[in-house]
Amino acid sequence: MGRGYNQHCTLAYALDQIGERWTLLIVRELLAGPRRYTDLAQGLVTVPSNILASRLRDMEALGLVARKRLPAPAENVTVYELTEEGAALSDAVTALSRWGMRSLPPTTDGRAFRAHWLIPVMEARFDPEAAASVSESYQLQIDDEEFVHFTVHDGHGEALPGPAPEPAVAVSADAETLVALANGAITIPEATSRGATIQGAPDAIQRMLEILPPPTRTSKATARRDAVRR
Amino acid sequence: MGRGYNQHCTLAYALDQIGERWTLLIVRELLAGPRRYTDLAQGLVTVPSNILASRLRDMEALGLVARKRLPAPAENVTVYELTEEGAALSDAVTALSRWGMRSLPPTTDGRAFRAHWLIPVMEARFDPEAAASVSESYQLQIDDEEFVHFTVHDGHGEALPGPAPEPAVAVSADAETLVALANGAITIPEATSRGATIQGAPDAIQRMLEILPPPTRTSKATARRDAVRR
DNA sequence: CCGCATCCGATGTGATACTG
DNA sequence: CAGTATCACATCGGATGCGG
Repeated sequence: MGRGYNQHCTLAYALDQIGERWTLLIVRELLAGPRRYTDLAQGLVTVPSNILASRLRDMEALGLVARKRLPAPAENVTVYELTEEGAALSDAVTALSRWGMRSLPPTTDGRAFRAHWLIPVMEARFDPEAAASVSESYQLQIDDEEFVHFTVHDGHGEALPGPAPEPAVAVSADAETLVALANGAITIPEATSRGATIQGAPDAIQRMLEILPPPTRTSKATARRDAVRR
Repeated sequence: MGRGYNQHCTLAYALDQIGERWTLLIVRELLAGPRRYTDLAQGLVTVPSNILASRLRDMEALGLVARKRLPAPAENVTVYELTEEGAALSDAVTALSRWGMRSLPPTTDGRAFRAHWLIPVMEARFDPEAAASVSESYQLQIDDEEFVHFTVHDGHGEALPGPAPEPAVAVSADAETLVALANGAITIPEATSRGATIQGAPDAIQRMLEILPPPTRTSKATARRDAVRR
């Protein structure tokens, strides 16, 4: 990209730093915890290796990520992790995810899907008011493999990778069903009829649905892409 | 750019739509109200005209902006305005602006500056709790030309272009002083000593400072850019 | 294997010029 | 005023290579 917008504007300044392709997706990956180079490449699915290396260099120079050598047991593997400045992008990532939720289709249609990509999605759906005086966790499992969970603690909530210690609700489903569920396209009964497993007390499930409500969607039928010509 | 990330992720999906260069800055411009092509080009300062035309075409095809012909009095001029979908990007723009505020330098250093760029900045600084049971407006004027203002109405607030009808506080200053003030680098007394004019009751000024508090800043001294080599 | 670097064709960008 | 046309150039994406 050409260098810089050269505008004294907080938005333009932010975009000068994280507006390049792949940068915010790298942040998304690292919001699920420190990752190795190859883990990042895998989570980003189609990123060219030279681009990934270049972005990590830039982000390190900007103070958004830090390299770290793992301690004793693991051999000399390097991991990347977000600095405080980089982690502060969480809110922006959440806001963009919330906007993307409005029109993301309810089916994957051959696109890649990873469980930890739901972390910003859950953060975006979180309703603090519904979570007042609630303290419990909700766990999601995809294809009997990866876990993510959301922990509520009295008005505050946080999405985290991995299984929950003591989930009040545990949902397990294949990717396609979980995507439709996260999208609000199907209800919990429909999900179970598709083979999903939902464990937990009915009132806990009810609380989960109120604390992580489905997105307000827009009818994308009105967007006519045939107007593009280039 | 290569087309699409091909990931079923709300963030990647959002970035597929608005991640290209200039797009979010066009949204920033249109958040200040409908604009003509040449107004946009002026507000974006350095945008190449072909890029602007291309982006507007894409954004129209995506349903983010709509063209409109002005009514009777004005000749056949076309204006662009945000659709509901496009206006919904306001929160994401605000979140990115809030992040950019952390490290934006307090001086313009030759970069362009426009008053309406403060709209997302004021939205980002807004503290709803401090605004409970307050209903008034704060007006900013830059270089005796452009106005922006912020209206509070009982816990809700909104930044708008133009002068305020009955401002409780009216600040007027040159760009450099206003930038330093917005950045939190100088205090109101320091601003007045630089030639700024602040009109309003002392307690209204106090409320304004609590409702639109200065950003939490980060010491950018730690970011070593000399690590970049490319 | 992990962590990149190199090469190359395709595409996007930026500056300028030009037109209905 | 509201864009289109052109072209040099930077960047991206994909494949491949390569030392540790």
